[in-house]
Amino acid sequence: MRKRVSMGRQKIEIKKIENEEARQVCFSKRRNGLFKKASELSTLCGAEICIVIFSPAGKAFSFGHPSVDSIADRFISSSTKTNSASAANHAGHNQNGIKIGRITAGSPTIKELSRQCTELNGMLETERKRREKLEVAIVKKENEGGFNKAIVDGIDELNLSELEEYEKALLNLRGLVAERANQLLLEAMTNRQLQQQQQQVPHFSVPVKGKVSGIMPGAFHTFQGGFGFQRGFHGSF
Amino acid sequence: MRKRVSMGRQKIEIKKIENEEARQVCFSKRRNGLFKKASELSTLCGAEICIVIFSPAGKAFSFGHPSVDSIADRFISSSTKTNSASAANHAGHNQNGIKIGRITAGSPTIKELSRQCTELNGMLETERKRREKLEVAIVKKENEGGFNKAIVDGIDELNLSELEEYEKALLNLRGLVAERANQLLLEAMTNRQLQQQQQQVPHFSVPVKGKVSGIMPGAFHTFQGGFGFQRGFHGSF
DNA sequence: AACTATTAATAACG
DNA sequence: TCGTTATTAATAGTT
Repeated sequence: MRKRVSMGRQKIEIKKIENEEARQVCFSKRRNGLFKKASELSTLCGAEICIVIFSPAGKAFSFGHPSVDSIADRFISSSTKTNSASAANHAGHNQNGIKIGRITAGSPTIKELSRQCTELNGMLETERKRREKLEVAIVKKENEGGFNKAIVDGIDELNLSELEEYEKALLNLRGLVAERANQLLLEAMTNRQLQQQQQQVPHFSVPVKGKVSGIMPGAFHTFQGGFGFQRGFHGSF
Repeated sequence: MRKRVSMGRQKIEIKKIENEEARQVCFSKRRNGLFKKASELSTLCGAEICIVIFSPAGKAFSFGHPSVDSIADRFISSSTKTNSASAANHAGHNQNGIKIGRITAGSPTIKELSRQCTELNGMLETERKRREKLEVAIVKKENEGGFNKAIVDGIDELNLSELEEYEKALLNLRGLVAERANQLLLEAMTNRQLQQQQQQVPHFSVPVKGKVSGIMPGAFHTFQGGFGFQRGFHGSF
């Protein structure tokens, strides 16, 4: 019987976490969770959302789609109008007369442009990090598979009759692969039969390692950027 | 045995919900969920949070602890401080004396900002293309990797899932070979065009798009159809 | 809105 | 911070 490796998630009471380290960890995780949820909500429902968070340490984090500023602007104008009772009336906060940074009269153009620059800078940063990751990955692959590059790239050096030879080789390989697969399957079957008869036979059949799924589409649909926040997301610890 | 009363939660893709009613329901549920998470985060970690959401219909909702106002103010001022390494000072914006939400003296001209945006846009585009390239390259290497491994280690060392990868690699190679062959033939034809006009150009179509069925454990015969090699190339040499 | 079968988030640990 | 696991929490589909 394996020892419990984890107690798993435990139910917690919603009150201030006193342990500082634990609080910090929780903050980090839940902040990410919150941003992810916000991102999903905006995508699923086409809503515009902005979130601003100050950590207990006083650091600011924000999320905004399309951007914090644009939503702040919109929020200001909508809640400035006397009739918008719906706006900003949740949970009793924020009744009226809010001014988020509406400090400067006029110059909305400069502000907007500035905002755009900020956003673009963020996106650029994200792209760069992504590329960085890819480059590392590619170097890694190159080291482990450089030999093979010659094989593939070499194709472009072959003439027609050589290509024909190549084809034959491929067919031959395919035969070997099929043979090997059949062999494995046969072993697996034999093993299963034995197991049915006597339960103690150690299984020597295919030890599936790594990717178990047999159906991986192979394409990259994964989130390369770490977090899947396509939208703006500023701030880091 | 009770009849299934519900399919339960189903996995969904994160993309815009087209059905309007479903979208509205989802918005309502997830908005509440988001606010709850925010509330928990602020309680657990002593963080200050504000959220502003505009529904697709244009209604505004907000959450704030201690209040939207106070956090907005704090956000503005923190991002106004030039020295603040923390808030909103991410990714190197705020150069040029630009402050989010506030125009300082000696602010850059609109022209300058505009130029900056254009430049950033260009850089972003460049980065994206670069990444695109890398992603393609990495996929290619991945395929090669499978092939390479098989050749080096020997097919007999592969298990079923590895054989499946090998199959992919073979398919990929076959595509490359066919491509090369087509290229050569076309070249040859072009050169001979004047001499023999009635000769048809054999075309080696490669159904790369169609997922070749994988190796299906337990069914030997599927193997034969698994690879697209039964007849070599379409239009033999 | 209520109900559940599921998926998703995350607390505890390494 | 990152990864893993066991569990709780959120919620998609339905009534």
